Amino acid sequence: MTTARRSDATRAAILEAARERFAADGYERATIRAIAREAGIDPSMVMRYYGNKEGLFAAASEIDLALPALGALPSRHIGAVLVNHFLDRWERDDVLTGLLRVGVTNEAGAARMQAVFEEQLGPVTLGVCPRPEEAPARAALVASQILGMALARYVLRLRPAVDMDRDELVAWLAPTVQRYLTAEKP
Amino acid sequence: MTTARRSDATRAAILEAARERFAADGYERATIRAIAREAGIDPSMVMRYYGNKEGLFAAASEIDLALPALGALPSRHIGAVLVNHFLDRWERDDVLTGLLRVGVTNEAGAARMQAVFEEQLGPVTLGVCPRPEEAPARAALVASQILGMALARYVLRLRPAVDMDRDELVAWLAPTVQRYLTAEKP
DNA sequence: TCCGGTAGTCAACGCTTGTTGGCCTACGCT
DNA sequence: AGCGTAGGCCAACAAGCGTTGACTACCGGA
Repeated sequence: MTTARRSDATRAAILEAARERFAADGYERATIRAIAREAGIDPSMVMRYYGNKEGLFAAASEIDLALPALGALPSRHIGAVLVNHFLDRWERDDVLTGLLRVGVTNEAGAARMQAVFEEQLGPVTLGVCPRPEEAPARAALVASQILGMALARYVLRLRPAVDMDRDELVAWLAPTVQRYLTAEKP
Repeated sequence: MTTARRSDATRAAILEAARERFAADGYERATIRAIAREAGIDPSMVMRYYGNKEGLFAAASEIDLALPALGALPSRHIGAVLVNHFLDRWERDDVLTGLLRVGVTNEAGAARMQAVFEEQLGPVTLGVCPRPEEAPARAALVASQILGMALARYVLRLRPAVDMDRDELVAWLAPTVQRYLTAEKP
């Protein structure tokens, strides 16, 4: 392993501040100056450690969805498990919100979001859906419902979506996801 | 009615260009200068006619979803009708895409999107769902699925979501929307 | 035919942005 | 103790932004 650098704390502070600003403001309005101010250092340090703004975003938007292996559990629960997992993941930190906010207006952000879902959600769906060639379409359907709810609840903050409690939300969404994954093609 | 002004053609050109740029770039990257260039006039004309950038966006994001009255048709078709209508509306022009792109990073855009769905989708759901007090939550659920698919298909351009054809898409989404509107609370 | 107001251009303003290079400081190894 | 170097700050840059005000051209009614 590489030896710990003296600057690791600063690098981490920058990354944390960057995630916060990207999540709150999106790509353009999250300025390097604001990120540096929040991290308590000079803007030029950001450039030194991450090259440029794009590089900073690339580093700040690295994420592991840590999706569970669905094959092991009773197939009629996978909808609920998946929805719960995503809601947890969305509320733990700002990374997914940032990814969504940036992906909508920034080419690189959209590409990153595409890659995350293809590489991490794709394999999971492949394991549980009836015909493997349908897996990508089913994954996209699941993504549409998950992303849509995240958009309504965490980004646009539509009142009823924010007010619904967790159980209610899962009770509504789980059957949808379940059907997208396991039902016969309609 | 107000008499036609000589400048109406210019005003319309500005609005058209603005919708295009907002839809393609979002709020910050859609510059007044670029909009003016696309409309073939000077940037200062935009200010003259719409006051400032916010005013321009307000004018460019006015939209009538023109949702059909669902009460009149057999209740088992309302899912399909609604999904089809939204897909049509999304593909006819850039306004909804612009609203979505701007709403994600801009406070005023988010408020506008909130208002559009509350005022136009709200009443429609009220007419078809079992208990009126559940209408807002059901409307939000429908919005989450519709917006999520629009996001995946028209904004993030996730491959499988783009490649699915219309009939397939409707076949998958219609039952979801149908259930959110008419099924008993789970 | 004159004349007022509308349509439009032009040049500039103040500000913020990403990014750069030079300079200082202080840690940690020998 | 001395010194190289990594960590950090400061000041400035060019470019682009929204916005403003002064100025010109021209159409239409009197």
